[in-house]
Amino acid sequence: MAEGPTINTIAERAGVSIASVSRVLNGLPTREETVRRVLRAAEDLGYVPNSVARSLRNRRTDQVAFAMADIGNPVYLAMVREIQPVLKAAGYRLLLHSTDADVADELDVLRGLRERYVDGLIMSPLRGVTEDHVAAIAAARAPVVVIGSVPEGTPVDNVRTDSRTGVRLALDHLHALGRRRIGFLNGPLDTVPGGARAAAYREALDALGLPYDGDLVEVGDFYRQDGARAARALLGRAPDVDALMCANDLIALGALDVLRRAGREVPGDVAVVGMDDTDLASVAWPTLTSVSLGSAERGRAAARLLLDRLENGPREPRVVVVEPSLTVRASTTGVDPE
Amino acid sequence: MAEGPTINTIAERAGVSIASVSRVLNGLPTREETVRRVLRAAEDLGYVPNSVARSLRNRRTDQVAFAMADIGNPVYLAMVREIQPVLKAAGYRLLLHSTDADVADELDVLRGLRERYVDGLIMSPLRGVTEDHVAAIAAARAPVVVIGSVPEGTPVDNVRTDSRTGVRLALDHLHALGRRRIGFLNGPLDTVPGGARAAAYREALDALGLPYDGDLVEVGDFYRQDGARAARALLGRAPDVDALMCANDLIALGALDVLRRAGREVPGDVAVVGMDDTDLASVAWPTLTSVSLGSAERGRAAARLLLDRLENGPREPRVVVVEPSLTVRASTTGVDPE
DNA sequence: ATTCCACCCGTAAACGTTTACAGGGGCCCA
DNA sequence: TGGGCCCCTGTAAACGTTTACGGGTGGAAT
Repeated sequence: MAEGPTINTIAERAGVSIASVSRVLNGLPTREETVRRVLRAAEDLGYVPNSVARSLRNRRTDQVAFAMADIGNPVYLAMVREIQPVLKAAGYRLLLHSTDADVADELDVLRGLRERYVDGLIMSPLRGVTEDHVAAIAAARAPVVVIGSVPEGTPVDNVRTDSRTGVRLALDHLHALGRRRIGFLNGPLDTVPGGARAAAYREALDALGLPYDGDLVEVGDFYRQDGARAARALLGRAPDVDALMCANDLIALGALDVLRRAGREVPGDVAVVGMDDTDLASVAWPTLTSVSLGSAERGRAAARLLLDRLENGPREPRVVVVEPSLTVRASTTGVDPE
Repeated sequence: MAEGPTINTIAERAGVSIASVSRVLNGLPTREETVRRVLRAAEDLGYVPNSVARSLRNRRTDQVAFAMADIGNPVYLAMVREIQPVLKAAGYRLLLHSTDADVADELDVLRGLRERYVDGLIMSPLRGVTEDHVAAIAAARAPVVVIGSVPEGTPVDNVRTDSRTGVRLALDHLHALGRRRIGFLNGPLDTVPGGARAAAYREALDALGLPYDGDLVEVGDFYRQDGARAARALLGRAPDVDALMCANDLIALGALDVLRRAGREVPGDVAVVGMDDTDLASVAWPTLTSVSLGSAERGRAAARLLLDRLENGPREPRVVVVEPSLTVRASTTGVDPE
């Protein structure tokens, strides 16, 4: 692999200094004749500036990273899909980190910021922002935006949703449909979504005047087979359940599988509600009523916050809250929206 | 933002030269005492090496890019999911480019290689490798792996599948089930998959002794609503169709929607086969028989080829062919595999 | 006591840019 | 003709590393 041309090569060929070359290439005022000579030489040589050298000098890489738990999860996918074009339009490249929901990995990513290979980071820590996170963010010297909740007062841009309201919307909907034995298939309690949704479920029951029944609650991981497992367990323990609230769409899909095999009609016997309103919800059968937590919107908001910090420098941390909404489909009403 | 410590800071504090600092940090043989002093100072200062400076000096960035048409497509998602861990394990970061199936954008990415912000590239050009691509790859001076077919003799590592055989598998299956009026919902003909699958369809019909009937073929884009549109058109023109071969799973999902609304039983009246065997296939209802083109495997193979080139230097271009297989589900047999 | 070698370590150059600073040339005006 | 100013351009330093090269020190061998 022969070496490519540098500004030195151009300077030689054009018979000018490297300073002039740089000036021309950056559009700084220069004599017409010099401009022509330099551009000509650059063209002839097929010159492309070395981005690493430029980064070193300019102290910016024009790269931004997004760290998520798992690219396989459609929620993160929706975020990436929104983040990418926003950053691209602003001239940034996107780096992807999949942390496998591993806290140590997340911290590695944060510490990695100090290597300065990116100008900023968007991250979505599944198990919450610990003191270690906060310390690492402070030490990072690069803007960070967190998607998900952060402890009160943490000095970091933050995009969150209100899953409490989200669960509430779902339970109100089920209650209005006459359901009274509403089960809950949750994810791990030590994750932020899991914890929040557990609390929200109890609250919503309270508000509706329904009793809390431990038999109606099952905890597993956030994947489809976990949902299936949880649904089986719950059905065995509480056969009279008439609705299932699921902590995400994947869990709901697993539950649908189990209900189908068990010969329970959906929504006739058991209504099912998912959460995140991913693409899968409209593919499932029956199509899945799901609480939308605005993943796409959260992604876009995060990207915007980060860009703002990158372009306008430090400022007070900001919080953006995205309101949840309920997308009603056949798994609760039996009717598919057009 | 105060400046972080550099090897100069450490050298000063430890009372040694920057050369010694570098040697210690890179584990080159050094006197015990010096090692201790340097490590102590580095620790105290919370030193982290600047990756940009290191890249400039070492002429490598430890970054690799993956350029795909659209992150929204589950096929690419499956690839990313495989590529990421392989690269990560080898110490590379992953950059993502979504080119929106835009050839100009793809060429930009290739040309971008000359800026040297990555050490290598995996790309999956939707509309095929043109002469411009070949030229850009040659000029790139960085290893490139192409997923998808390339013109004979193009000097580039290449991972492909045999969609011809894939289509053949599907049509054989449908034929064995007694279907004789097999429609085809294809993607754009100017894309590589679209073109290849069109040819494969005719070939497979020939092999089965079935006549080719233009009324049974519809072309649209690769998304769900395109599949729906195409299915509607085809059903209108050829109501006696008894099977639908779809050029990918998204198209198949659209077709399923239309069939359901039209009151056609699947597979009773019309059997449906998708292609790519994405996660969606097992979520759909009825679950979708689909030709697996080994997306995950292709991703992994591409990552391995690239790593090999990165670590062992230039060599003859290699081609890896991934064999397709058929995953049979309810949309053709009416029976769900366990 | 001299020579040689081994071992450490420091100096300086290099990677490819950008940019502060100053020098040189031309022009205008006095 | 000389002074001042402006415009253009070149020199050199800086960004933070890695590494070739050579110098210095100390001990062993002669």
